[in-house]
Amino acid sequence: MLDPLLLRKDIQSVALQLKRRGFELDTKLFNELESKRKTLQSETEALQAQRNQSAKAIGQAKAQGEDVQPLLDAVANLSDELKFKQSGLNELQNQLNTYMLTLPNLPDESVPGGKTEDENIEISRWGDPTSFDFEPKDHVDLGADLGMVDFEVAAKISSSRFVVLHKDIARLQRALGQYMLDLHTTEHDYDEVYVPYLVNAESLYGTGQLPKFEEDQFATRTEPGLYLIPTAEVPVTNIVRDEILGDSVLPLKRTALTPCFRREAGSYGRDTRGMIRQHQFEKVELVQVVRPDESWDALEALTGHAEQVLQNLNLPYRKVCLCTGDLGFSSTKTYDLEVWLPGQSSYREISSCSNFLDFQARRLKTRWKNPKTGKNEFLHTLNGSGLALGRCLVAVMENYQMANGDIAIPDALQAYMRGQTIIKRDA
RNA sequence: GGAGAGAUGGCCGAGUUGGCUGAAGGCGCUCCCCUGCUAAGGGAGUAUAGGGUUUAUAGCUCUAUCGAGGGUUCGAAUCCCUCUCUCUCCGCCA
Repeated sequence: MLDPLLLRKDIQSVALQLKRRGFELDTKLFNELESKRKTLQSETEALQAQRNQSAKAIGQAKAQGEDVQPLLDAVANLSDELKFKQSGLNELQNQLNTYMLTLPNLPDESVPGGKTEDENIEISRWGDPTSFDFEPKDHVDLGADLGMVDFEVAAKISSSRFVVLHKDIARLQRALGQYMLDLHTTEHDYDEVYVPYLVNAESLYGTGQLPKFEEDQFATRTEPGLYLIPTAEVPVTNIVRDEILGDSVLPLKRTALTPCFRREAGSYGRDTRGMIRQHQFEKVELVQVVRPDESWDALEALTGHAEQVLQNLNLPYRKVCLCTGDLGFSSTKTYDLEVWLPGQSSYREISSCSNFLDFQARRLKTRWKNPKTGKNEFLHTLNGSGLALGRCLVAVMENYQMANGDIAIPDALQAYMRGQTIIKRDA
């Protein structure tokens, strides 16, 4: 959520910044609601003050045994009037609040302008696209040939955009997850957490998936409704919802391996082949909750932690800075890491690392007691994938494939595969 | 799933014949004083959010908040209703 004070004070500048990411702020609507709110709130509170005063007077008069009837008559219709104003005010505030919740974060000045992902800026490349002395296959064919990746049976037991993995490929995915968690907890100083995979609506409001992206979520039908998490970001970040943190626990760095569930409602024609875009996938998530003046450094560091995984697996990738039009709803700046996929001859997103500044913290009411000011202030939150396991599995299969269709196991993972070095067809 | 108990400020804990109770008391914390160390003692302060005023801060002022939401009433931490969560016992289960 944006700072309401900022909207009241300098709505034009907010509108200008939002326009950069293609969002039209209805300044007229906001100003109208806001000025109505102002007068209505003042009137309501004046009436409340009046009510409080007379109630007090009645109490005192009664204590002294005086006749209170005249006083009662004087406030006879006050309560009705108050009720009327109050319900009007409540409605208006709900309206205003709902509107505020639909406003995306302001893009940082350093974020390049642009409309689509084509205008994202490449920051750096690591490694060269893997070269083969044969025609490389994509992971779908590789998986089918190995007999370990089955989309048809997944469609039977669930629907499209699911997969069943067998034997060494299933195990390789598990190895990837274990490896990443161990790397982040031992080398990058994250604390591992295990979290619920079903969350309530409040949590989704907190991190920004609701109210705008309801159609992207899987929801249960029970009452109250719970949602399948679209990313571990939701439960991990919401741990600090409604909390005031002490300075000594900061920065908070947490990592979790969870499945992620996405309806992919708006992407019907896209990535229908293979494991790139699934309704269910595993992901190791990195979350940081930091002091406000540390978040920019933290973004660079966190992105580096995700990059380290790719480097250790020797997977070629590039780092891009998302342009304003491609930026996620809650983010002020995002780096994507795109891994090289020989099967598609292209770089594909495998990690997305974002700084949210206080946008989420304001929704979450996550604050700290700033020792310098002695006041409660909003913290900054960040997160990034470190990494998406499904896509990482794809990347390993395609980059490590051999001419005969076997797949070499990256050195870093062999310890997690009991020393196995190759995945063979008849495993 | 059944039966019962409970939810008050950073923590503990008063307060249910409704009326200066935003809320006693204690602990903790901050500042000051005293004490040559340690221990102890004395004093003061110590919730959050929002509105108005202000260039802004401070200040001043108003409002809200005793799990959440509604109701009764001139007036609710106290009475009524609904919900959520926690605890105990039983059942069931991994």
